[in-house]
Amino acid sequence: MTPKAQKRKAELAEKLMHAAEQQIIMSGLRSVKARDLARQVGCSVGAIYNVYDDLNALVMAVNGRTFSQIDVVVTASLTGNQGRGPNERLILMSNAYLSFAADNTNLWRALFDLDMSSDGPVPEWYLAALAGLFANIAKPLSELFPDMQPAELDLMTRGLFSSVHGIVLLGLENRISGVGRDAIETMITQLLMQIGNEKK
Amino acid sequence: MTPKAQKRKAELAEKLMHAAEQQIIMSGLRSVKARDLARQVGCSVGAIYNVYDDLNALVMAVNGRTFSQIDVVVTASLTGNQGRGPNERLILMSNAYLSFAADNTNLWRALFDLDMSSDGPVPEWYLAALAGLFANIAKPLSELFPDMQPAELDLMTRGLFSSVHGIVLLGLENRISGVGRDAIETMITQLLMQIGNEKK
DNA sequence: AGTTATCCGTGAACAACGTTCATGGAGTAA
DNA sequence: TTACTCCATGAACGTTGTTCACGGATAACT
Repeated sequence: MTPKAQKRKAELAEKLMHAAEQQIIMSGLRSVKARDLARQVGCSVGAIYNVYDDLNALVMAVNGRTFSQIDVVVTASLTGNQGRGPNERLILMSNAYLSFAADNTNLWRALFDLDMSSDGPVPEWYLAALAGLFANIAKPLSELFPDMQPAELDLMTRGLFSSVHGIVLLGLENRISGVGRDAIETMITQLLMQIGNEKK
Repeated sequence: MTPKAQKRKAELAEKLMHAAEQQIIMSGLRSVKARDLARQVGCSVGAIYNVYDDLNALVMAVNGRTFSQIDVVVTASLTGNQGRGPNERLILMSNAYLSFAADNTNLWRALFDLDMSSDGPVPEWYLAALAGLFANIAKPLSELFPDMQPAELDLMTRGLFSSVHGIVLLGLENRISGVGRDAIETMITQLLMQIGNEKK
């Protein structure tokens, strides 16, 4: 493949991803249609499949960007706050996660709503981004539980992330909870303030 | 409508729901197709829409049954264990929830994968079943926090359920965690054992 | 019992979807 | 300039959920 063709292909991939991202933001994952994308970026329907295997792969690319954004905002929530206690830092990160999910609900939902049954192995960037996120959580936890084994600490990291994720997930799902954003923050704070307390 | 017609309609609704349930169990929510259901229950495609508004409504009926089953197994996990401590009871209920989700993954997933954007108001049985589930959780919590205001207690109930749900959700999602079932139980236990501990 | 009216099961039809493929034109190499 | 390669094209295919005119079956009434 000539460099010229490579460039065109990359540009089309970029335009398609951007169009898909805007579409997800505006109307959700399910509203992403091949013909609409082709019309918006000015290419034919078939051209999409020369760049991406299928629409799932395209959404996966969008999800990659979203994951990076989450990593940015979660990491940013700690800047200037490294002196604070571990519980407080966990709360700061969780609230950053909540803020992103609340402000970019459709984008954030697409991360988990994407069909994963037909896909092959998990992309490496997916696991890498997740590992980075987990590392942020593991650090305050290791201060709270200095004697904990690495394996056990890793499990608690996953568990805590899953817990916060669950609170955000069901909290934003007005079908189930219908609580406001303040309430979601309260739930997260209530939970995280308990972590690491010793038995009296 | 004559009673005869009512009976036929109810029987068809039942057969359709059973067929949809089996289909979800075997191949997941997305594999439920109108023509397949019609063939399985021996009716025409159009007949489905005389009984249910659309396929979403049919799946909602299945979800109602699923919710009842969850309520049964969670409640059953407490029988004979009312003498145990509140933390232990929370763990028992959570493990019952985990067991159901692990043994009926497709059925359990359908509860949350169903599109909720197009649906109207939440069915009353949905809220009722959820309230029953929450009441089970609130009782041990009220023992752990006897001085807590009802509103705050309700929030903590939702938060804890959401946390356990999140752990089960991501724990069963091999794409993200890929941990085994023992690890999920450990995460739940780790989390719930911390609830209610006083600062030393 | 016979006649009329109402209902509802039927399956072809419709619109929209993701994905594919023969074709032809644009771009590249000789 | 010529010949060859590649890929953008959009019509076409197979499925999907949902609808609707039709006609037979059932109910209501005399």
